[in-house]
Amino acid sequence: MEPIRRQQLIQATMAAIDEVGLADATVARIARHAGVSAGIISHYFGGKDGLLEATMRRILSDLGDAVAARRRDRPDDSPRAQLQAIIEGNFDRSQVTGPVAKTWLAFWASSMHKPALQRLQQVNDRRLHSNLCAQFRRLMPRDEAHRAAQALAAVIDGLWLRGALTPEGLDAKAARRTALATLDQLLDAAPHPVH
Amino acid sequence: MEPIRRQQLIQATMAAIDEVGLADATVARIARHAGVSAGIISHYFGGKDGLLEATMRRILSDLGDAVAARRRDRPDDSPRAQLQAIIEGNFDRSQVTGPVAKTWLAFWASSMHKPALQRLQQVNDRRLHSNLCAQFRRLMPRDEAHRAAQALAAVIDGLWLRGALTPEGLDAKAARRTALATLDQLLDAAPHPVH
DNA sequence: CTTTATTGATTGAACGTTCAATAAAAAAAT
DNA sequence: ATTTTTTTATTGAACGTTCAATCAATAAAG
Repeated sequence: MEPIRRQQLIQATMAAIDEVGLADATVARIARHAGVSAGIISHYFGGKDGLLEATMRRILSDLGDAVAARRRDRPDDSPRAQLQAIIEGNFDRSQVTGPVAKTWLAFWASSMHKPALQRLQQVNDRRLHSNLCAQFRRLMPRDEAHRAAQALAAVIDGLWLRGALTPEGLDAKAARRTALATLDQLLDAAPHPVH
Repeated sequence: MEPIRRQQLIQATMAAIDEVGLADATVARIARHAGVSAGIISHYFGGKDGLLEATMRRILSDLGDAVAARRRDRPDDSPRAQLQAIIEGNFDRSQVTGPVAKTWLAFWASSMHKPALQRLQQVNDRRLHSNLCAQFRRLMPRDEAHRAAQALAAVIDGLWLRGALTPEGLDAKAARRTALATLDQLLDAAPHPVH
């Protein structure tokens, strides 16, 4: 029963946040979305905070899985191919859907003042940056790779942010194209591989 | 008295949001920051929502002023110079400071479900995009200019987002450098001016 | 004296958590 | 196989807390 309820409640949390925002996502509303009683939340997650943390953990975990899968399925091990896989993983279908994107941004804002969420966010942030950096590092000096990784990460997050905010939701195809174009420019700007 | 109190309360709102986040920025706390009673807020802003809207309006207005000032002070009217001015205006000192950046992100997340804030945010968004687009348009075809503007806007917002979240606050100098480098790449990629 | 500015206690609504009661399921005993 | 016992799962009303808004009372200014 436990894994079923946890999954139901995490999904219901995203649905509620998508519907009315984090501020108005009360335990009563979340429970109603899941078709259960409000008391269940404290029973399985120890309280509302526990449920919110579990929900953010799930989103970041799914995002990491999407990136890892794209990289694994790509036989080409070249830096450009791997960077493309990372970008495409970040704009994976399941991640840019309305509820997930909105919940993600809500947590991001919330993590500014909640240490538990801030830790999760920083771990995810560092993982993305080191993934990008490692690939750029194969093509350019350290400082340059660092800057390229920062620029690409900013583009990815910026597109997510704007996508979460537009009423129509993120245009995944256009976002992917923009991010890939930025990648190409970053690579063309430093065409001197480090042997 | 009125303009003084309004200014005090708007500043106090940013201070409170910087301190404990939007969720815990109660009217009592904001009033305490301003050194006045809680009842004053309803008197001058009609309620808490009015104060929050006025605060967001102030942030966006200050941002617009910073950009306009940078463009005005720049004698060079070339596209590149104007785009640089827009970028530098977006990373103006008064805007990237802790309280302002955190409040800005908090409102951005909140605007997903509050129509009043969403309108403000969209107006600001469209202004940035059309400013960028108009300059790129002088150097490349329409579609290409549109895409370049989207990419640069994503970088700017992404840098803001990441800056608001890092505990140390945004490194304005590094952010400006990253955005300007992206601009240079966008311009170099399309070196065929439309006469 | 009149108007404006300000206070702060009060009010009613909304929220998260708790917990005793109940239902369902599983295990044990007959 | 049936009944009894034990454990687990779930409910929803009650409780205490917190908050925004109100408004009569007071102070200051014109």
